[in-house]
Amino acid sequence: MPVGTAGAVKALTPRHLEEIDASIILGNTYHLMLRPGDELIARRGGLHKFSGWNRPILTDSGGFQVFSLADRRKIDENGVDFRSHIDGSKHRLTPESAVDIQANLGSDIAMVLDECPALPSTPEIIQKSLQMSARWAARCREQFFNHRKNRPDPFTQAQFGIVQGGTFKDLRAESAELTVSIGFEGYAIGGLSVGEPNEVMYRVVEETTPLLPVNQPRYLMGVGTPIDIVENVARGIDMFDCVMPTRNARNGQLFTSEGPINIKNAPFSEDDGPVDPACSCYTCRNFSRAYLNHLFRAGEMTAGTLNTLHNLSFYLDTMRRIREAISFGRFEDFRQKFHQTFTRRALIS
RNA sequence: GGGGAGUUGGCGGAGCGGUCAAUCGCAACAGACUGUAAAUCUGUCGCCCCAGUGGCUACCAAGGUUCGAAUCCUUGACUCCCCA
Repeated sequence: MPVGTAGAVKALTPRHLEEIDASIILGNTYHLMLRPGDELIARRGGLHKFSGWNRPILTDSGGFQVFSLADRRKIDENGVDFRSHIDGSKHRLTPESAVDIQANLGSDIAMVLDECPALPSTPEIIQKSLQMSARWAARCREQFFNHRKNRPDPFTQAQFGIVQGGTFKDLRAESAELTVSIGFEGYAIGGLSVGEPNEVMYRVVEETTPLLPVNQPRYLMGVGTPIDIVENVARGIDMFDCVMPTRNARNGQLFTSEGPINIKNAPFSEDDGPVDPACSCYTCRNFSRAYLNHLFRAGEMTAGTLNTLHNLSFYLDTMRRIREAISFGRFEDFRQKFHQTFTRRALIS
C-alpha cells in the first residue's frame, strides 16, 4: 500500500496510481483530523470523493503518531491528548473517536487505535501497553458495531485489530490471543520497524503469524525494504505499507532489481540508461538516469514525481512477482534469486 | 582629468593585531531514511599523513612594522562607483 498520509500520495495524482495499478492506498486519521478535519471531509462525501481516488483506502488510526509524536502527547486509559504539530492546539484521540473519524473519512479498512511503544523496552512496560491496546481494541470494535447498527447508509467498512508485544514471544502471543478473541476482519502486526534489527523483526513476525487466522489478511505495519517484504511474505504476511518507496524517491534513492541507487550521485550525470533496465514503468521507459540526476539537482518537482512513480512501480511489481511465484509454487526459488540480485548497493554501470 | 570604494578558499560573502586553515550561505562530494511534523536530515569540503592539542602552504603581488599580520604601513597590479 502506497502511503498517502494527508490524503495524497506525495508527488503523485490518482491517475499516476491507477497507471501503476495500485489497488489500495493508506491515509492517516491523526493528520486528516487536524487538517482539513474529518467532518469537513465527510461533508464532501468522504475521502475517496474528496481526493479523487475511487479504489480502496486503509486508514491508520493515529496509533503510530502516539509513538512518532511522543514528545507532544499524554496517554491515559481513556485515550491520548495530542498537541497539534501544526499549530500547537490540543486534541484528544480516544478508541471511540478514532473509529468515528475513520467512519467520517469513509475508508474501506479502518485500524483500531493502539499504542506503539518505543523499543527497546522492558517486558513489564510492553505488557501493560499491550493490555491497554487490547482494551482499546475492544472499545474500537464496540464503537465499530455501533456504526454498523446506527448508520442509515450501508456501512461496509472493515476493521483490523493490531497485535503488539514488542520483541517478546510470550507477549506477542498474549496480544495475538487477546486481539483474535475480539474478532476482526483482518489482523495487523504493529510495533515493529521502529529501530530494532531486521533479524529481530523477522523473528517476531515468524513467532506471531502462526497465531493469526490463516483465512484472514495479515498486515505488517510500516515495513519495509524490498528484502524485508520478501522475507516477511515468507513468514506469512499478506499486506504491507511503508513510506520508504515514496520518501526515499523524493530524497533521491531509487530501487532497482539490482539494489538501490542514489540518483544524486555524480556518475549518473552522464548515464544514458534507464533507472532499471528490468522495469517498464513510465519513468524507466522515457527518461535516462542523466536526466533524472539533472532534475534532482535542479530541484525540479518533476524529479519527485518521476522518482516516486518508479519506486512505487518497483514495489508493486515486486509484490506482483511474489504473488505469481506463490501461485506457481515457486516462492522459495523467487526468494533466493531476489536475494542474489538485490544487493545492498546496486553496481553503477 | 578629479574624487571615492575595493581585491579573502569553486561562487557569494564575514573577519579589521594573537583564541584563523579562516563564521555563514550556495555549489560540490557522500551518507541516512521502514503504520510520513521529511521535495527532509547528517557528515565532508586548502594540501599531506602514522589522522593528531600532527606537518606544510595560505587571505592580489612585493617589501616593511611587530614577539606575532588576512587584519597596520609603503609601492605596484587589477576591479568597481561618482563627478567632469
